[in-house]
Amino acid sequence: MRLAVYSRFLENAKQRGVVTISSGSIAEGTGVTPAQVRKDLAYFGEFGTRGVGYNVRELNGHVLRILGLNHKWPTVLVGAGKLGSALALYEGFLARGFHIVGIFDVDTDPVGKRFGSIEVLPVSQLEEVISKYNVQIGIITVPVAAAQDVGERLAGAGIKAILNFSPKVINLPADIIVRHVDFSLHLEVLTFNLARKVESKK
Amino acid sequence: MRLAVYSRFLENAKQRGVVTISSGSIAEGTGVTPAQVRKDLAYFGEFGTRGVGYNVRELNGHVLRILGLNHKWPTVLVGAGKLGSALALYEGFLARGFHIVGIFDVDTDPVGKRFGSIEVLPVSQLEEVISKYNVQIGIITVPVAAAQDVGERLAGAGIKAILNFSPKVINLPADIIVRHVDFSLHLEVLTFNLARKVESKK
DNA sequence: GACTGTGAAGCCATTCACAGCT
DNA sequence: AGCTGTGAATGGCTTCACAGTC
Repeated sequence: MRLAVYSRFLENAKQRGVVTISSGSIAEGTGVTPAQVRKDLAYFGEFGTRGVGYNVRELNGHVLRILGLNHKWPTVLVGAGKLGSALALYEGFLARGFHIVGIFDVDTDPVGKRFGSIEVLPVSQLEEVISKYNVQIGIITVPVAAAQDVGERLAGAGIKAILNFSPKVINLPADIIVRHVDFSLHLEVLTFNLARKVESKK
Repeated sequence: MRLAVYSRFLENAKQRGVVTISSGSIAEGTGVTPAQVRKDLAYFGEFGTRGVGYNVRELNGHVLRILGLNHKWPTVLVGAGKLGSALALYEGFLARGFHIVGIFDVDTDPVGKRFGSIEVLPVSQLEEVISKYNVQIGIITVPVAAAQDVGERLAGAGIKAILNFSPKVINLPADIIVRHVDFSLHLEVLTFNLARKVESKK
């Protein structure tokens, strides 16, 4: 979603001390057209001043609110393998308001380990933690075989949105928002484009 | 890209012993419409048989070739931190033909460590390895501050496509294909949708 | 003069619906 | 009858261009 990209750019501009910014600058910094930026923003309200531009601080506030980032999001992570632990320590999440309140694993092996300030718990405590912190977001980093089960369990425990890193599409009721991150897929888009390029040179 | 998704599904169907498959089945398994599937495939050639469907094995072969996955892709990875090492050990890459031939780090600390069969090398050897294996793909998992530099260095060494995991957009010449994977961004799409949902219920 | 907000036009991707093959 | 390949229709997103505001 482009709004999230704008927000990143605005955050950066704010830190650089920029007070007012035009749709043109935002466009340049995020790789879209000025008209696009204006349309996107105007859809949610009139945030700018004609002849002047947008107030960076103010606009970012609006965008964050639209993105639902005006408050913290407690999050659980299932799968304390290599990828899971990398994500558990990923500072980017915290910076954008995502607080991992529980890391879980089916395996008893990683249970008890600590990643940052939180400990890996057995999945048996999943429902308890979700309910205690009123968690709505879950991250899945378990092996393919366990992904569907974990997804269902999260849905059953009241999770509303899932970010799935296992290389398997999971099927859940339509009211659960699922996003799928497949690393190989990203690389395949690259090779597809590389292959096309060679092709077009013939 | 949808073709990559189809390929995943076909791979799976092949393993289940399916010989012939219809656009409808592919559509169902990948969450698109049958017409979409046919349009996508027909664009590259006539792979199916009217009245019958597509031969799974044959079609997957075509799709893999279109995706440029009919041969191995040597790949380098820069940044041997938590995420880098998780990716270095990610089996999914190998399964799709991506062979990591070098892991690099600016820091001398992780240099010498082994991830799977390969050793972490100092960045000073980056150009040498890229040239030796004729590498075209690079993966960046370094901290924000170093991302742009590493990108330029990869581009300078002849890399043609980059998968960037640092939460910073990097600017490179237009002929370098860059894809950006930002984990927080994915979560933000989830919160945006969650926020919208609550909104629409009012 | 600079820059936003927005109706209208243009463009591209998706879907429809059917002819054509097996 | 079953299913693909594809022109035509549709719908949605993007760009244009300009009126409105500072």
